[in-house]
Amino acid sequence: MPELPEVETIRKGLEKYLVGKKIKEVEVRDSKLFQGDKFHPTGAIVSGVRRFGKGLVIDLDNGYSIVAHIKLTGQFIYEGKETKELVPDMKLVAPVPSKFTRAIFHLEGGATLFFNDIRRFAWMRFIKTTEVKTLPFFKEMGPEPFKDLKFEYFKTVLQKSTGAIKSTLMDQKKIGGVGNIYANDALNLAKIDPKRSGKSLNDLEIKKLYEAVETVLKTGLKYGGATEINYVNVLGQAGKYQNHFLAYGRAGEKCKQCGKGIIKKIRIAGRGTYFCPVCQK
DNA sequence: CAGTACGCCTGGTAGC
DNA sequence: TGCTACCAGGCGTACT
Repeated sequence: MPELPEVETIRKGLEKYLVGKKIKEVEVRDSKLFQGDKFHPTGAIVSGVRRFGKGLVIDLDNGYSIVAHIKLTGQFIYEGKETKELVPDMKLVAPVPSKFTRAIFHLEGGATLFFNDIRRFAWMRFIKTTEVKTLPFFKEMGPEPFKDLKFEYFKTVLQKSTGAIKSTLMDQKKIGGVGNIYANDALNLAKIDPKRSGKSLNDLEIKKLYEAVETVLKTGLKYGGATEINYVNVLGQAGKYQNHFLAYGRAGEKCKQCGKGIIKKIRIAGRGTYFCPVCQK
């Protein structure tokens, strides 16, 4: 699922290809996408692309921003002179525009940014840049790894949590950016049972988990994210982290940590959860 | 308040 | 181009 590493990979791509380019026109094909916001960035130039947790913010030079959350199946696909020779993974990206294309950003110089979304869970907003941080999604989001998620805060949050530690890791109000894949893998790397509560963890376990979260996210970034369903980068290419999963999606396979246990799949709070019954205590 | 269940969506797949 | 039921899940909302 698109989580911090996947969204960051998209952010880098958008930054590389959009910054300095003028948006000539925006074609909104799915009225649900912008949730009623009127869209008038005509003539605005992209000044920067930011990420908050799993959210993206494309800043424009006219005081407005395009905010986007790609949820499960959103895809930003850029096509321009400089990317013409690159071929997207056709299994994941239908020729754009396709029936899944929800918006088309026509850029100066004949370049185009397509936004596809199969399940239509994704949303975008077109609001003043100064209002971005007032959106509930950003306002209520907790600190995120590599930015402001400090160990002391992490420890305090866990010591107050009575629910499954895996759900705590995925709670965006507590920690920003971690989703199902990386929560599963971090717990496997730290050898902690996902069903345990945060407050049941001792100091050493909390430390190991804190480090494991950063390690799996870093590995995800290194491989350009994980393509589990429809995630692709802005050139339409799949990520590679799915070939390096520790626990996620590996039910029935041998645990990479202990080499003994067989990864088992259960459900925690309605989400598929993968862990090693032998070494994750 | 904290934790949990459900709805939003639709392509893919297992089973008949 | 068989048809149906179910699964995947980030996050907002409602509920306990």
